Amino acid sequence: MSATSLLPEPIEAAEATDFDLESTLPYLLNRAGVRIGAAFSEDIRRFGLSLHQWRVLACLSHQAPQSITELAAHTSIEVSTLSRMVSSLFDGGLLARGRSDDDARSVRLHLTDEGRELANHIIPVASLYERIALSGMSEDEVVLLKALLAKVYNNVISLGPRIPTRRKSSAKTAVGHAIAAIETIPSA
Amino acid sequence: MSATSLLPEPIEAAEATDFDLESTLPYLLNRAGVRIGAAFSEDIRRFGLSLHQWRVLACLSHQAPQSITELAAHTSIEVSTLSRMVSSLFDGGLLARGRSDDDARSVRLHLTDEGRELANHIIPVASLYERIALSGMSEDEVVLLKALLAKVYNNVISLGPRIPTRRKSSAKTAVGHAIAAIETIPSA
DNA sequence: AGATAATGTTTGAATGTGCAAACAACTATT
DNA sequence: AATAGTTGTTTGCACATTCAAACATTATCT
Repeated sequence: MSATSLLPEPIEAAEATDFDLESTLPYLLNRAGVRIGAAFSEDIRRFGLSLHQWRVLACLSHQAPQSITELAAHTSIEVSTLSRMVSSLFDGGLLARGRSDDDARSVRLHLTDEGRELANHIIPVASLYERIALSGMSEDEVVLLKALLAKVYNNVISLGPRIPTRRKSSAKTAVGHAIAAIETIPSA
Repeated sequence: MSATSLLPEPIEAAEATDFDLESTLPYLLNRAGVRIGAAFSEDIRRFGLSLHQWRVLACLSHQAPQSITELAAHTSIEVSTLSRMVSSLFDGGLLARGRSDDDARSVRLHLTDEGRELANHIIPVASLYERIALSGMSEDEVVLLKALLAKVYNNVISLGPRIPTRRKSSAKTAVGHAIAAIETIPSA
């Protein structure tokens, strides 16, 4: 404990000590996301839905039918998680599933009337939280913020083969990915 | 699929059908955050650390000593999660804990030499991912993005008493919070 | 001081999540 | 058409996370 302020130690700790987690992009992102998610999630618990379940409903409300894989791409939720969640939503009568005609593996998911009605009830709540989160910003700032978030996503999407596909023979590590990616960066 | 362009159905589905999850702020936030986190997390697995564990180390590296409650406030991780994580990090010899002199409940946490060294090893990696995520943006855009993320956080922080405190007698629901919050919003 | 409430932390139990393997159905190659 | 490889989905399992309750200590109120 004495190392904090008592000892001199100007050596060896060159750039490391002044690293501030809280001014870091991943952390700022996570913090805001967690916070919004927690508040909204707590709110819609009265509808009996979790945040992920809501996203599935919202996604199907916007476009249907969709397969589990498509839902995974649109919601950034793992397919295995989605598989179980779809089952529970199906049991709750919120969505229906059938197999595709031309591909017997693929599941075609769409909302039931009940599911659509529930989604329509929650959509205004989601909009409310969106307005709260963005309050005090100009229209331009909102547009820019969303565009920059999309850019961040695109900058990172090539790194880990995380959500979308299953890794086959790619023995390449994430470090390798990162190094490969950094080489194509214009700035520094 | 027919509902999108073929059928008229101008009735009853007034504003609901055109809700696009993927242009929503919470989703954009979550998507980018999850993606960065997954890539970075996969990278630092070689150090034997999870994302949350890294955040604790980084946070203690920046400021020490801290209590579990303080760490929760700074990292947006639940105290119960932190409690167990601190134990495992302690077992791994990365941090030390002692009780405060003036408050025997509070735990004073700080990094060991080993923990600090490990943090100093990972900091460059974190910086690398930060650069990757922000690549292609101007300095002004980066500053603005971070500022807007901070603003979003501040806009939402008053909503749910989620992370920081335990709810005592506040029977007020999150909806109540939201309604109270929306009333103070200048726009809309 | 004694009782009551509040705060910091830990722990039990239920649930959620991610990874890997298993399965099922399809595609391509021969 | 048989075989091998791919893709969509499900499931087993280990681990992480959450909520609530328990505990220990401190603050407050009378």
